Amino acid sequence: MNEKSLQTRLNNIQAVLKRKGFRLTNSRQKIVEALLGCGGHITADGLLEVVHQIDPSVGRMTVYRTLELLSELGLIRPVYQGTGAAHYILLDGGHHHHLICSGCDAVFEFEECGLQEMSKLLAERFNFEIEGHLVEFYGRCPNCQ
Amino acid sequence: MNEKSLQTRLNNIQAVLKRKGFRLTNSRQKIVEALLGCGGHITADGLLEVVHQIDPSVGRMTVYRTLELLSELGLIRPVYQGTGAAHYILLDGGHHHHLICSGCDAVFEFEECGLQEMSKLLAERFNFEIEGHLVEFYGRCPNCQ
DNA sequence: CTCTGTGCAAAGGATTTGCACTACG
DNA sequence: CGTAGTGCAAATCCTTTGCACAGAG
Repeated sequence: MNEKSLQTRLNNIQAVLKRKGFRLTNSRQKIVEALLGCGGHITADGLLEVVHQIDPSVGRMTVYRTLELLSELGLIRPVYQGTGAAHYILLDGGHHHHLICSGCDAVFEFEECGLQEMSKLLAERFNFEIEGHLVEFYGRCPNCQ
Repeated sequence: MNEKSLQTRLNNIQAVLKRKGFRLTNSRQKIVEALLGCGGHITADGLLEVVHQIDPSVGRMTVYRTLELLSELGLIRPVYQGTGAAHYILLDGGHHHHLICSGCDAVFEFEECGLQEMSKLLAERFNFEIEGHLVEFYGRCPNCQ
């Protein structure tokens, strides 16, 4: 996860937008950039703040709409994390993995790669065109046990 | 998933509540009963309606609070499904698996059992006490491709 | 030039507090 | 009996529309 790969991911997301016939506006670029820059764990409102640091002219609902658009394209996913507002997580690599503490809502990320077979299996069984997956483990962290 | 196992699960959830020092009130029993009865895929408001069919004296916020309590105990989990209100899913068996269409938001459930090892692995690596997990695959169903 | 996307403000829901009352243990 | 839990209503917060304008293709 260095500058280079961020740039690659940015280009990739923009390519998906273009391919599906959506316009590459300044606001969308800034929003995606901010989302990638903050690691992809953020609420809509939080993302708005980050975007404003880059470009204050982007409005709140453009952020909401862009997030919705990216969700439909399977690039991000809204999840509940703790209480309150929805958190969005990046799914552009095809998958994402969380370890969440049910006591303090801390989130740890990890890599794993045991689900590619499962993905194929499900694609066949349900005749689905699988875009990605999200895995979340719940438990109590050392401090909360 | 027959009557017997529903009863078992009900008892299990009540046992968890008791063990953690929470009271087994009439409202909570009715709410858990309704949640199990409807299969465990429902919004807070939807659940309220089901509960009211059993016992109209249960209030809306008791449902909200009970759902929050069950979430903290790791027995259920709120997820986004389509847009709008949060959906709660049962996690009392320790795990839950979804296949979601990003086009029409249809949800398919499936069983799998390849993550028990992963669970142990993570427990050791992060020193976590793992309670359960949720797996969601995203893609497009046959109708939406 | 045309049509998609944007931004503002105001509406629309969902979820959460404050407080007196009920009932579990 | 004491305290956790409940219920109502009002408040709060997140998110979504309606509509005129601006910018991408």
